[in-house]
Formats: sequence, C-alpha cells, structure tokens
Amino acid sequence: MRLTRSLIPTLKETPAEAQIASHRLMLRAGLVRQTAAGIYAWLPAGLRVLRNIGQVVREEQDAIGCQEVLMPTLQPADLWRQSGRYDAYGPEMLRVKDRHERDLLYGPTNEEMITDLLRQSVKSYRELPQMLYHIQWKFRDEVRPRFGVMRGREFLMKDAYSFDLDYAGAVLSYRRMMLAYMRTFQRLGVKAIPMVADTGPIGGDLSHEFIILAPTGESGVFFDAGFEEIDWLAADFDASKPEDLERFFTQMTSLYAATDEKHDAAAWAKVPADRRREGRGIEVGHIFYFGRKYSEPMGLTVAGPDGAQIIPEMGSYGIGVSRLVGAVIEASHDEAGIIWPDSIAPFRAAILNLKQGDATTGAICETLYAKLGANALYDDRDERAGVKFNDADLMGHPWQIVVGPRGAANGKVELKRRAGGERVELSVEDALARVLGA
RNA sequence: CGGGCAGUAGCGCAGCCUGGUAGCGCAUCAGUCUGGGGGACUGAGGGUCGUGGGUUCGAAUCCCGCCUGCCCGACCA
Repeated sequence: MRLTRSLIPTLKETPAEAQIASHRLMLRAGLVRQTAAGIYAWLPAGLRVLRNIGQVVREEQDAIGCQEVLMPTLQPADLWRQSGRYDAYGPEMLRVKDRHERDLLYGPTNEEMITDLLRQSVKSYRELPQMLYHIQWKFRDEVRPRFGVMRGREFLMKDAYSFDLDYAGAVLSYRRMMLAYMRTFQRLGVKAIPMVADTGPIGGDLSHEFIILAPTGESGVFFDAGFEEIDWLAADFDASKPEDLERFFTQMTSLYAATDEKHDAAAWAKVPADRRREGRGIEVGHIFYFGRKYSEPMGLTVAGPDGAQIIPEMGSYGIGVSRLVGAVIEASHDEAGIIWPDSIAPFRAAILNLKQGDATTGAICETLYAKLGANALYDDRDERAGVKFNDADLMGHPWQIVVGPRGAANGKVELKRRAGGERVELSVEDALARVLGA
C-alpha cells in the first residue's frame, strides 16, 4: 500500500484513555479505534494483523484435522435453555429480542450450537471422532472492559470442539489440540506456556491455560526453563500417532508451570534453581475436556456397533485471536513502538522515501514497491525523514528499506531490521532478497 | 456492581474557584525555504464547551438530573 492512499492514522500523542503499552500503541499506530467501551473498529493495518493471526491459527487447526465451520453470532435462547445455561449465565450474556419477541443472544461461546449441529447430522459411531472450529466474533458484556483489545467486550476468538466415542478418544483429541497450540504460538512469535487450570466440577487434569509472557501480564507465572527450549516446529511429534501424543503430553506435564494462584512452593523447590523462570503472563488460550456436560442434556447420541446409544465425550479449545494482537504487542515492543513478529506483521517491510519528489529515490522506491507488492507499505508522503523513521518504528514493520539521496546516487539503500535495529547498506537487489527471503 | 476521576477543535491540554461573545501546543490546509530521527517562517480553516433542565440581564464557568469514558477493587478468553 502507498501510505498516502491508506487509512493508517498514526498519532504522535497518546489518547488519554490508553493506559497500557499495547492499547497505546494500537491507537498510535492506527490499528484500531474505539467505538464504545470494549468495542473496536479495526482499521486496515490492524485488520491485516488480525487476519494474519487467524491464518496461522487456521493452518495449525487444519493440520490436525480440525475442520473449519462458521457459526452465527446470534443464537436462539432455546438452545441454551436445553443445556441449562440460559439462566445460569449472568448479565455477561447479551440478550436481545427479535421483532416476534423471541429471545436471542449474542454468543459468548458456542458449545450448545455445535452440539446441536452434531445432533442433527451425526448418527453413527462410525462418524466419530469429529473436530470442528470456527473463528468468529463473540460478545461478553464485561462489567469493566479495559486494556484495549485485550479485555474487550466484543472479541474475535477461535473456538474448537471435539467429539469422541469415549474418554480415551477425548484424551487423544485434547493432546492433539495441545500440540497444535504449541506450534501455533511459536509461529505467532510468542512463548506460550501451558499451565494447569481449574477443572471445576469436571475434575481430572485436562484443562490448560496458555499464557504468553509479557511484563504487563495480569498474573504471575512460574515455570521450568524447559518450556523455552523446545522448538515445536522441529520437534518430532506426529499428531496422528497416539504414542507420539502420549510422549508429548508426558513431557509437557512433567515440567513445572503454574500461575501465582496455583503456585506450589514445594514442587517449585524441586525445580533446579537455574531452570526456574518467573514472570508475568497473559492468557491467550484455554483448552479443556468436559465430557458429556452438553451432549447428555442436549440429547446428542450416536449408535454404537452393538446398537446401543453412545453419548459422545466433548472438549473445547479456545484461542483469543483479537486479544493476541494486544498480547503480542505487550510481549514485543520498545519505547519507539511495536516490533511485529514476521509471521503476523501487517506489512513485511516499509519503504521509506527520504526525499519525496527526488527522481532517483523515487525510481528506486517504485522498483522496490513493484517487487514487494502487498508485502510493503510505501511511505510516499511528503514528510521529513524523521517523521517517516518514527512512524515506521511505531508501526513496527519487521524491515525498513530506507531510500535516501545519499545512497540512491550509488544505487544503494539501507535495510533496517526493526527488532535489534541493525542497519546495512545494500544494493536494491540484495535488499529485496533479504526481505523476501527472511 | 462498590470506590475515585474526567468530558472544551482530530490528539494533548488551559480557561471554571471569582459568570461578561472560547484559548495554547501538536495535527490539518495554502505558500516559501528546507531535506537522514517528529524542521522553520507567513497566512488560513476548524468548537451545539457530553447532554437536558435550572439560576441569572448574561453560563464552558454556579446548581440539579442524565449519558459517556478512564482508573482501583470484585469478575473474566
């Protein structure tokens, strides 16, 4: 995109309502604008990030055989009456009536709806297991929305649901999803630590929160350094092999990790001192097994091989997609602005024409822009160099290609890496190769 | 939902106490100079002072109601 043709309204000053870094930077970098408390409009650059995160999530869900669907935001209250949650859910649920006075609700989650879908379409044990997900807007009428997009009322979430014939199958689905999550978060450029979470009335050990480390995180975390050392994209765990999933899960759960609420000083003491890591974290995902909590009351059954009806075992698996935008920024920024991981940056590179109107720099910029296309944001404004440097740092493009009259005379440009700040002078071709190759 | 704070130009703020036709910085627009880390000069545009009522000759300013937003707490992906 050409910046002169884009709606990317950067702000030099911080709006008074933004307190934490990610909120401040999202407003300043022109990613979002608030519409009402906890409700945001996503501007072009912000939407690109949101979509990029969604795409990584989607690819990793697809990779474990989880199928994408898209369920509506508005749901009939009757479905929720069947599970008993219509009355159990408090004022956090946004309830509305249609013109016929029928009760509807803006979905805060989709267990009832997905259970209903399976109930309508799955009749035999041969059709299980199934795993389905969607990426959809949710609404929870939080009493006190805050921290920008991190704790909004309207939020974009990936939620997945698994249906298995028995507990052993549900365990496999759970572990498979957990492995997908480790890969997903690594691809998003953040360190996510799975922490044992409260299982409530369900019991068991199949509930984990995924917490990414950020100094401004809402809860304190304690974990074994082992979590930071594993390269999930290279690890030899095959999600289709139960024995691999077993090995994976054992490794995961053998390492200590807990939030401050569940911190166990005795267990912590057993972790070698040089492997203890403490910090703060933000919850960006949650997976849990809940058995027949919905399938049973809602009457989801399939015929077994002997003709007996089987009530499927379910689990659900969330990732806060819009929250991740804020969380990633919390985990990756400096005084100057955002530092986007390559995988989700709105633009891979910014092209900074330091002397707009100059024939030489202009020609080089146009060449770069033609080659990079949608990967690039071309700052073609008639602004001073300093303004362009500052905005590029603020917006956090992984690469900045600086085209100034000095270098341009010799066909050189300067390539700056946002993370780390190294700059090198290169030929146009070499700069392109670096940016596209990285 | 309890406690606190705040709504004045796109953003950040002053003016309010002590009522008298609305101001500063940045941003925007035009022009000139400039040109590698938010530049300079000249000129210009932009405001139902959140909203409804009250007091008054006169209200951004005083009084009452309402709405909205922010912070702390309890709650949460």
